[in-house]
Amino acid sequence: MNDKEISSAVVKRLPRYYRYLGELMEKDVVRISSKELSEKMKVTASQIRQDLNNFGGFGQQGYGYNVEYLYTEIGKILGLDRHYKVIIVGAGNLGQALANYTDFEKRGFRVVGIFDVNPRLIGMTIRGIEVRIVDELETFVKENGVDIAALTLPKTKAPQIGSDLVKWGVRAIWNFAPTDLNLPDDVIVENVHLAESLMRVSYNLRNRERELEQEQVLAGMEEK
Amino acid sequence: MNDKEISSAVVKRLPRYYRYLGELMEKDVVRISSKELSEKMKVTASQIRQDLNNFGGFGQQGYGYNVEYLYTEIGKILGLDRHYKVIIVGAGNLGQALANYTDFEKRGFRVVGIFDVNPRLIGMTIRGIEVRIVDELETFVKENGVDIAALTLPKTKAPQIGSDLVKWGVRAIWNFAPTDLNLPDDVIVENVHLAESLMRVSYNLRNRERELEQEQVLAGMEEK
DNA sequence: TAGATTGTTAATCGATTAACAATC
DNA sequence: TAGATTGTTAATCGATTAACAATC
Repeated sequence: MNDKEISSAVVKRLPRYYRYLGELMEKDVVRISSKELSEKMKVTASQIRQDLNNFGGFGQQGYGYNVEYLYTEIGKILGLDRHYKVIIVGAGNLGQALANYTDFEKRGFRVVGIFDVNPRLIGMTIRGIEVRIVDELETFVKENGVDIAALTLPKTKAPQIGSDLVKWGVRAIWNFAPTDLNLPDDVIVENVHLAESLMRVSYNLRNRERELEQEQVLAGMEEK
Repeated sequence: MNDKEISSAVVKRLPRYYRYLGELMEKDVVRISSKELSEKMKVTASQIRQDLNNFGGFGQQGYGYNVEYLYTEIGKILGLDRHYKVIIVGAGNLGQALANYTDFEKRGFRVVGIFDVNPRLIGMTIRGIEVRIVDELETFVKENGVDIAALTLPKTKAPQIGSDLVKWGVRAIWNFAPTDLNLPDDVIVENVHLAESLMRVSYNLRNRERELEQEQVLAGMEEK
């Protein structure tokens, strides 16, 4: 079992496979071939087979893949059969939105604590979870064994609190603050940079304009 | 001017350059070489130079790059010197979080409308913007010329409303609903799939466990 | 002028796609 | 058995890194 490292390109695609398979299950589809799935998902059948074969042979020649089985297996690969304790640090709008997102619970992510620096928010409860002051973070994390910390706080505070959390035993950071965290290599960091995402939209809109300008220049040259 | 297509890998990195240059400006750094920047950003100097040269020669041999100039130029490339009208469709927690995120305004993204299906939310205002009923979407979009629509609504409603918005003139969709939108190729779609992001965290946590198990197996074999 | 660093070409690496033998 | 479709190897494509001549 020479566990070759799975490329992050593959890992990025797994949740999307999982989502499509879940939808197929809801429609009571029992089996699907890589070809059919590739048409739905707008990727190549070859890529689907390659991706899946990183983890094992889930299909059967001449038949395809059993939807429910493949769904379950990808779920296991993604660790969705596990339970993870999550805290949210920063109880602003975004933190509250995450805390209220009940879908996470279904996938095994349980929010066990919400923290904020702002004393005005302390004592407020979100889905039954009381908002605590950040001063209690250290004790809480050490006593409860937190797996994942979502950082939904200002960029000025994120790097320090991120480092502290890791020091206290948090294994993964889901970072929404618009800054990079400098953490040891064995810490898992997943960034969600909304501002950067919106800038890509903006780039593409601007690019569309540039293309149109270009076309007009070319049209003008034809007239000459 | 043979405008070769810029790869999406490059476009993904641009906002990060922009962010680092902004931070350097705040620290009154006047010039920086690709080497210095590469060390800060943990990428190769070669990649920085390649990326920038897709858009033009912004540096100077023997000197490096002028921080403020490069910042401004990347801003233009990203279209941040433009103004875009944004609507938010879905005034739940996430929609409200986006509406309250004042940083977007600074970058030229102006929220001009917020919509929801839920009549209970109608009339409520967020940062001075009244929440409207979705029935008014068509008229509003046609009259106001919306550039970007953020979809923060349930996955069941997202595809239909997305298609409608495009039909009514919206040019880009910032999609937070956990579903794919099937839209014409000339429509810009940027997906923010939080559930998928969290699953990648989960994958990596689970993978860390698997690695540890593997090490123990190997350690056990040595003992024999 | 000498040193530094870019812009750019060439080499390498990795990811995607194509092809097909294995097999259900 | 014949047809379908996987698992996997080989070919292609694209992105990253290295190298260096151009030049400030």
